[in-house]
Amino acid sequence: MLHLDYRDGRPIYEQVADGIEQLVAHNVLEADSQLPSVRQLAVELSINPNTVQRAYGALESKGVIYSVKGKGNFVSSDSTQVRQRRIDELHTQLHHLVQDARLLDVAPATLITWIHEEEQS
Amino acid sequence: MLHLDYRDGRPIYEQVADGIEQLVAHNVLEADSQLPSVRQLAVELSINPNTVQRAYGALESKGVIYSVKGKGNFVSSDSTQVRQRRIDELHTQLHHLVQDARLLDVAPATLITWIHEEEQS
Amino acid sequence: MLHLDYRDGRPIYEQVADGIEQLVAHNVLEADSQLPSVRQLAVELSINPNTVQRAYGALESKGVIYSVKGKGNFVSSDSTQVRQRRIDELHTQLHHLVQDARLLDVAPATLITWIHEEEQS
Amino acid sequence: MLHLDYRDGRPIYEQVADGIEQLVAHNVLEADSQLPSVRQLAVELSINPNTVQRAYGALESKGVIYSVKGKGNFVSSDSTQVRQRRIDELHTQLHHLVQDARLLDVAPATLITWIHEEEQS
DNA sequence: GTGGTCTAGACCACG
DNA sequence: GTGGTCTAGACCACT
Repeated sequence: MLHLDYRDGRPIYEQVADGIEQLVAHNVLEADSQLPSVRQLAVELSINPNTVQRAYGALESKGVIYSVKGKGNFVSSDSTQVRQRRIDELHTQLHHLVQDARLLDVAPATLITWIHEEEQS
Repeated sequence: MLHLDYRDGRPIYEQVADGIEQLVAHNVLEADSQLPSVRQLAVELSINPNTVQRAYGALESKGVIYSVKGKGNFVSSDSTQVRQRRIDELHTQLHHLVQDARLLDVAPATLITWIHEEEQS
Repeated sequence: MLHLDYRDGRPIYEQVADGIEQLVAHNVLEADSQLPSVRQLAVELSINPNTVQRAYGALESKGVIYSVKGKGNFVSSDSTQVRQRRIDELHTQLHHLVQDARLLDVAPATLITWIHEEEQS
Repeated sequence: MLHLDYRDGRPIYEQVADGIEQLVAHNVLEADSQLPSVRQLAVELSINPNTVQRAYGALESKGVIYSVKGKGNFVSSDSTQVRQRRIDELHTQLHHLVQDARLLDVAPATLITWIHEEEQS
């Protein structure tokens, strides 16, 4: 389900949160569907329940999921908003990438060529 | 010369190393030219010499610069290679970005549109 | 009759209790009238009878309702008192709000303006 | 400096975070000034460093403060934004209060009267 | 059973 | 010294 990489510098809880957010953004996890319990996911991933809790907490404060005490964690209903936010992030990343390219004297046209190559492969 | 941003989450030594690498990639610092001494740069940037040393160390292990004991640190001769490596990184980043976009049902054409918008602004 | 929101962070039993207290305060439920049985309300709201029981218990200790063993739960006779208590709470809340506004250099006049805006919308 | 209430249902880390946010909003803590270290504040308040860390983390993700590894935590520069957000919260609270009042047949005019009474006292 | 908070103690990265 | 992450284990509130 989720892939953890301990060599990756990013903290575990962030990898968990990002992984789940992706699943939500791509509608693999549908709105209002229940997520695995904190303890269960902790066992599955062989990590501490506290770490899962932290990931869930981060997602909740981001509005990606909501939690009900005594019942569990659920996917937030307006996943559209989540998708939009991720698209905005994409836009920002591309912005930085174009800036970096400029500094290296790589024309935007070159970047576009690369994208076309992606499409063919 | 170099711009440090303490609010940016990135560690100082990384900002220093990246800044120097950019200067090398753009040939602002020419091959075999001498870099400022660890202590001098530390004073200029008002940071700890340890931090500068660490940045230089990172650059050396990356092949961007080389150090001569008792003399100082110098820009590696094949700076074209440095530039090429950074361009490759750019290519890889763009690759991941296009993949992420696909997963979000954002067509490559949309990305190209965004790039065009960059050019105009 | 009662509206439950699972996404709302507040516990279910509290939402149930508050909902009933509001109905009492607005005289929708008259004094000494009988409330639905624990089991019946649980079925209606599709929640656990324990949760309803807890809500009723909270209301009883607050004096909003009283329970007769073997007969059921009933609205407390002096519902005016309930309403008055809720109005007092409102007064207290407004007091704190004005205090907080002062600390933020927001004049009471501004608050009054906001209230007028409410009336128009 | 900060007041903790263990009887209050709110979690400790939230009380700490809110307290600091208030100090920032009221300019008691100026922009870019350094906050007490995690360990130091933990000792002062007689709580676990982890709890302080959590409070600081929440404030950082809210943009109230920023942290520099190995240096400390600092007040975010644009405290204007923090103040504005708190004012927005105030507005929302007042909105809910007016709604609740309406349900209790308490006219907005009454609320305004209460505010005037505040001013005189 | 569920989520949520807190403590204690350890380890790492940064300066 | 600083912040940041993770584990282990306990306790509470809710269903």
